[in-house]
Amino acid sequence: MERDFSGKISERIRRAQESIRKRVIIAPYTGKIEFIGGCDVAFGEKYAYGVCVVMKEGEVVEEVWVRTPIEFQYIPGFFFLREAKPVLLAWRKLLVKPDVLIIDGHGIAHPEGAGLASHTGVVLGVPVIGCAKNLLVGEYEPPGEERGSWSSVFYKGKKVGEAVRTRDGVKPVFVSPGHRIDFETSRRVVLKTSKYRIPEPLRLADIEAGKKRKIFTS
DNA sequence: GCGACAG
DNA sequence: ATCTTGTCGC
Repeated sequence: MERDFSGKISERIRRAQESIRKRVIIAPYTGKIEFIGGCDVAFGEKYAYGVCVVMKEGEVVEEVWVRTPIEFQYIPGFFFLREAKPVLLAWRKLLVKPDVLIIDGHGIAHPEGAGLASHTGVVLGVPVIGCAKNLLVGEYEPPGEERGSWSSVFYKGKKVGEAVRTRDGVKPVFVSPGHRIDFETSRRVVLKTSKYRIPEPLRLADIEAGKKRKIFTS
């Protein structure tokens, strides 16, 4: 998983990232929102464990997981290099494809306008919402303390996401559309599926990924 | 040059 | 992300 990110390799990756950015579509979502998915990845020494959880009306209807070798180290802004593969492989195993997918990371709230959620959405061609615990770029005014409050996140003069309070008095999550969805719908899906700070599909995927890692680690 | 920096 | 137990507080 060791690798150097300089010279040609870096440029090649930047071009790939730019290619994705150009294909990102941020538009009103008009389809149904019946099945909502969450995907997260846990990392061990040498392997990454990807998990996808699909829920409907608050209940888990399907859960799949994969284990794949870690190929890249983590680099801010290039998160997709490390996490995209596990996510895509897990998605491939789903029998029930969710109407919308929530991913841990940013969508367009990214230096190049295309974070992991955008990459995933473009590659899969489905609606994807980015939901991160921390900001990568941009500024915002703290939203109200009550669950449901939110404020916009701006970057270079443009709105790229929202800080959404999913629990009273708890640090907000940063939501940004990844692909084929809008701010409003992204926020509503996140709030609708949040029992705790993190949207349930994502929270459960995170927990399960951790368990899979532990099984192969100990 | 210094600090920031999804997970 | 991961290394790690208990603990303070709603």
